[in-house]
Amino acid sequence: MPELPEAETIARRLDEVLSGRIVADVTVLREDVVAGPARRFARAIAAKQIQSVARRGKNVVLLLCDQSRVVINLGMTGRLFACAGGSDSFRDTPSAPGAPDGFEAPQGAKASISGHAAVLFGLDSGEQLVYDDTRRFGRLAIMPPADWSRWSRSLGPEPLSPSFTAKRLHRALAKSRSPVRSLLLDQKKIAGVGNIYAIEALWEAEVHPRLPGRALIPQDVTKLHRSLRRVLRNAIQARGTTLRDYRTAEGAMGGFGPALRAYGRAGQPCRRCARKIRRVVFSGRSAFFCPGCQGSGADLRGVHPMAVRAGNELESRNRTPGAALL
DNA sequence: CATACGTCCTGCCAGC
DNA sequence: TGCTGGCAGGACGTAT
Repeated sequence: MPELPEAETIARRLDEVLSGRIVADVTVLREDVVAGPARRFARAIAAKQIQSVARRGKNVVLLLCDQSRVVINLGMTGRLFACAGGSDSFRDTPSAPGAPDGFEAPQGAKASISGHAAVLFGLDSGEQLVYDDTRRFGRLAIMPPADWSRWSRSLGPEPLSPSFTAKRLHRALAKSRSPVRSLLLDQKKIAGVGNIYAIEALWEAEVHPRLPGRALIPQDVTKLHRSLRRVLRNAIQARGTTLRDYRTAEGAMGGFGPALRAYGRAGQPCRRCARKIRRVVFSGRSAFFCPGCQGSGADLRGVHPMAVRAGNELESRNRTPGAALL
């Protein structure tokens, strides 16, 4: 699940590798990952120089020489990497839907092209930038400056920017009855936070994920603000979290897995108080928390007791997504 | 308006 | 052993 740290890791590397390169040609292999007609997408990018690669929220953003941008949302399983081999080797590989996956990469290859390659950007250097996406939840969009600015303004603040203050976090949470975890996932409120880092920040701040936003007291908000930033910074330093699919642009796994304190740790002891981490499902997503230091759920301020019970009944004892890979 | 829920998509794994 | 069904989730669309 590429979130802010994963997108940041990929963008930093691609900025080093792609800045100054000219996109010679664009091949859309899976039309559904591209916003709008594939031909229009390809034509808008072809023959343009990449000025830089950056990030906005969970999105990797290629800035082109005409100031238009390629905005890439990696969804669940999207990968971006530069591939040394020419495009011919790939085109010989069948990749029709339902067909067997592409060839095995040679041992030692930095990153392999799979049968799920969705978009190929041929570069003037002879290399190619590959967008690969098993589940095709990701999206690539070309945005002229006006579209970009409108889109970017529709997102919340960058949690690592100086303008993201505790006061701003308070404003994002204060009026809502929704669980604080759901609010942290809302990209219009804060850009770039996904389930993993929301859960980790809440554990760090000792705040229950189901607590309604407006039930957080000022001390909670201050702690949550600090822990959110700390967790994201640390995860960037570790080059992100690989549960299963995420890879850096170099094809490496993220190193933050062992640092996870709550996510995927149901049944394991809390690193603060040794009580068992619990898993509950609400809003269609897993939440992990320590009933000792984040509250059992029975004492949630402002949550109807029936709602708490309903949520806890959905607890799973043994199955923890991605746990085997952590 | 705020909130909740279904949908997309494939790979994986538990269970039969 | 091989098959099936449930589950994972980011963002968006629709419903309440």
